[in-house]
Amino acid sequence: MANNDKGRVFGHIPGTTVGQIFADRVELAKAGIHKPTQAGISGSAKEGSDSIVLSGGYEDDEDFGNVIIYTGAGGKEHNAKVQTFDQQLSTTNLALARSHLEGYPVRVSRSLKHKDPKSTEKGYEYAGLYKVDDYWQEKGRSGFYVWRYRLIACDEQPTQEAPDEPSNGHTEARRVQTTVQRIVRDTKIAKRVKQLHNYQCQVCGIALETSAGLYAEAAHIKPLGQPHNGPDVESNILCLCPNHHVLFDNGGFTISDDLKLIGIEGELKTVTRHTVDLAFIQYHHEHYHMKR
DNA sequence: GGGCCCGCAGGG
DNA sequence: CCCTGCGGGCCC
Repeated sequence: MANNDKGRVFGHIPGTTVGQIFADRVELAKAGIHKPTQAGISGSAKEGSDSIVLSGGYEDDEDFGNVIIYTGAGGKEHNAKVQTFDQQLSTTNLALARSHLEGYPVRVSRSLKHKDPKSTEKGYEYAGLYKVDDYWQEKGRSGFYVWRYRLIACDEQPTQEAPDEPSNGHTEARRVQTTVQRIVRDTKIAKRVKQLHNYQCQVCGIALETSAGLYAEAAHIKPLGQPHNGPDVESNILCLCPNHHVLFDNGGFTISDDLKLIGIEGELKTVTRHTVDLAFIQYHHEHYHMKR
């Protein structure tokens, strides 16, 4: 699946399977599932988080199997058990927030002891991919603020507590199967275009500032997929805010050969390192703007 | 079982 | 480069 410049891999690791058991954190790291040998969250503020581990080290965790309420890192003295100060939305906590914003799937592994407190076995089980459905801060049991993340399983996988929902046949299974692809909003190429524009909309110049960082959307000019079959290349992508993305995809405006906007005021904002292909612009103009 | 300290590998 | 972190082993 998608990976980025530094080689951080999002999604399943080839050669590993959901349910696979690893002897310890070093084995998890060697397999490429979770690289840090101690930290519970793998990731960086800019790239997002690709993996977490549940070890039972944080009292505010809640594990329902397919749904996990995970606690951010920090707020403790070195290797302490209890929170003694507020957690910050930085480093790995910010990475998980970024994964929510970008829709990245996060690998989840559980210590066997965490999966079943009665278990005397050691080791970690790879539980598959989850999406970061939401994140927020609240006071934990200690009385200090913690960051919390609701993770929802992408893969069909056995639950620990909740019984399976009544089956309604193959439609549900198909939905689950397609979830992983659907939640990832960006290809590597799309992300690069957004970075070139500093996440500023090429129409209005606004970059949305969220607590997880800047947000913009990559809009394909000649759409991907049948029957258009536009390519996923930089010259076929615009960096837009969500409002102008919707307008562009639905005929609210289009672009002329000299990059003037048609349908709304202004002209397309450009940067030197990113040029659009006029052929794609003409395709959009021809097929998506009301003729009169 | 709890405390302590030794770790490594990643991230800032 | 220094610092941190949902380990882990060892000692009592």
